[in-house]
Amino acid sequence: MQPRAHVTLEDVARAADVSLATASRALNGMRVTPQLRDRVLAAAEKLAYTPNAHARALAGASHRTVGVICHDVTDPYFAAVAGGVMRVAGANDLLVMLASTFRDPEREIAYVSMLRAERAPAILLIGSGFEDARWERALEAELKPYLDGGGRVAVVSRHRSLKVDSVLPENRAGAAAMARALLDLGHRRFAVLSGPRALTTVADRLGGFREELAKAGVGLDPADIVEAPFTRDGGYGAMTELLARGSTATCVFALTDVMAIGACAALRDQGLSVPNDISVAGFDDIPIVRDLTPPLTTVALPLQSLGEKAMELALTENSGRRRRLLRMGGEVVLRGSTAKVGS
Amino acid sequence: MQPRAHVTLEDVARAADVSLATASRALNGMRVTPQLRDRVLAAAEKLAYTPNAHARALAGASHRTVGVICHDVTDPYFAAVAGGVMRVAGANDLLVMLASTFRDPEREIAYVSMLRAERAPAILLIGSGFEDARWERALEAELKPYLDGGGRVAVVSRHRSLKVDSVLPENRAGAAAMARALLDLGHRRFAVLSGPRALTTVADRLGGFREELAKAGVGLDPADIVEAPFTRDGGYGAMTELLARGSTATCVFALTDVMAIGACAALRDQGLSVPNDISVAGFDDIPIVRDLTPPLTTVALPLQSLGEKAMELALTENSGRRRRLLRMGGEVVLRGSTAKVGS
DNA sequence: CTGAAAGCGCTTACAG
DNA sequence: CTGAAAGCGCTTACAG
Repeated sequence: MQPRAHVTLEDVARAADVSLATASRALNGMRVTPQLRDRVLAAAEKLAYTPNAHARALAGASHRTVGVICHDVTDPYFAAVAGGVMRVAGANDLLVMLASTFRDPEREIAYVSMLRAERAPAILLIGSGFEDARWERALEAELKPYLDGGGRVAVVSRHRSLKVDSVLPENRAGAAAMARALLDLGHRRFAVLSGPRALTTVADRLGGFREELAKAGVGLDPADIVEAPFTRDGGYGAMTELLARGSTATCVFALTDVMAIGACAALRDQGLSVPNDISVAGFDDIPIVRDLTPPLTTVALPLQSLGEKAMELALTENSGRRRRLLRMGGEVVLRGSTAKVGS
Repeated sequence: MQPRAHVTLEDVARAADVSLATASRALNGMRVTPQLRDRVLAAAEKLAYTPNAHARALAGASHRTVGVICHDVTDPYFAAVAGGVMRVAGANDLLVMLASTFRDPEREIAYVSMLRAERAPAILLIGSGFEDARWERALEAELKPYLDGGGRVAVVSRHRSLKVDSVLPENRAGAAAMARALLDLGHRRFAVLSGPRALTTVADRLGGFREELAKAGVGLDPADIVEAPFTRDGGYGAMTELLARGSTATCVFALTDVMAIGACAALRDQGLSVPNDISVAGFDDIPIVRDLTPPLTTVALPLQSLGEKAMELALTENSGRRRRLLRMGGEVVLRGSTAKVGS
């Protein structure tokens, strides 16, 4: 049996013995004599008719599919933010096209281009921008015509030069608060497990942390900063490297919880105890860290809200000319992975 | 500044001083005199032209956006499977529309309908079906015309009556293998933290486990089976309930790792030690369970492959008439959360 | 309220 | 190889 062609509005109109226009109106809930309306609805039902979204979009009806681009759905941080996005999207009867760039900048540009072709009414960029001028220009070149065409864009996390509505986790302040909290515990010698320097998030968190330490007269030895991918395995490798370097830090600050989880695994594998031998702190407060042993000290970000707010920004008309910035604070949560020095 | 209309192929053709047809061909890599081709490409570049995907789809070109419906992106199980789907999709230049039903059957149907309207060339259903005749009929009513129209459908996990290509984790055999492994450790009194009975996955895992125990002459007291949502908090609540009932089980089998994580948290909060006071086992082997303390004994499923295979099934022509079934085995991995009885 | 018709932006036979 | 034209399946002024 060869696949039949799709049932079209015309089939429905014919079956109901009305014009195309009337069928369209009846299906879209516009004013139509009840009798005709019933005939149309019955015919549509019987034929299992589904309107062709492309024809609809082409003909000018608004398209209900928004685009979301994140680095990696598999990462609990992005999963949580995406969850927030989808909650709001679902509540607004919107379908979400979710793309994973797997942290490839080229692919990010390609996805924006595809979403633009899809005429998505909104595009959300979830995740830190890259501090790379070439990439920024290419991204802007895609986004500019999209915005000019009436597209809406919102981002979560800082993008240096993008003039779009943004939800900004307070990375800098959060990292500074964490520095203070750790200093209060008596630590004076720190190590940092960092992600790729090109990410704005890395610059902000590392900068905020370092600066606050400096205020207390505590320096950060370059040898105590290890750069690795923003993944569990990246954290594992970085921690292993740090130990190999013979670091004397009493406390390790991982720039994300996911890296902290890897770091803890590495310490365990080396027979070291957290927090007795060394304290570990993370950033984000992804759901799982509460259930680790010991539970992780971290900077808690309202992850789901980040996504919800971004979707709301994109959905809501920006009356003013200027971009809207929504700062979302983080809060230090001290848990079992960090201990007082000397206790 | 009012949003200008989108740049269209016609604009490009005019700028390049060629016909619409030639512009279209040049952009699509069909044979065109190099000179004309260059003019078209240059014009497109200058105007930041992006083809309208809707017009393209309407005009008959194939649409490169596939649909994926899962229960909850936020759940590490689905995140891992979705990751596999996206990897294959990305490699094939496909965009993924990912929808989260948040476990609402109604919403699942609604999403299939939307994806059908989008004329997605393929729809993937990730996650267990519901054993609910009304729901099954409604889903089939959506899927049938889609399939007849040439749509491709693949599912991960068992759907009772859906005649579509399927990737089937061997839930039954995996649970049976787990039962054997736990019996081998000397356990004779078990409890099960179960998800909603209406899910086929629950029926299979619980059935396989119970049956294997029965072969060894070990029964499962109904009071030792607690049903709760398939979430971390569901597992926490179920474990708490089990303790309140005064269960004497020496080993708890949670039907998913996510529930097992909640169970471990509940035990910890009650001051009980895993595995000294009680053993805990899960199912799925989501990435995080390796990093728990103690690491979780579980049935390891190749989560990413599940997604990859499903996407591949949907992408690859089904030459035969019949549905293809791809069974993917699970393997018991004994870790620290289970102990020998009496040791 | 209803219908005939134009138009959305492409692709693709069909001629040339 | 190139171009004029039809057609994809809708929506929406425009008449009536």
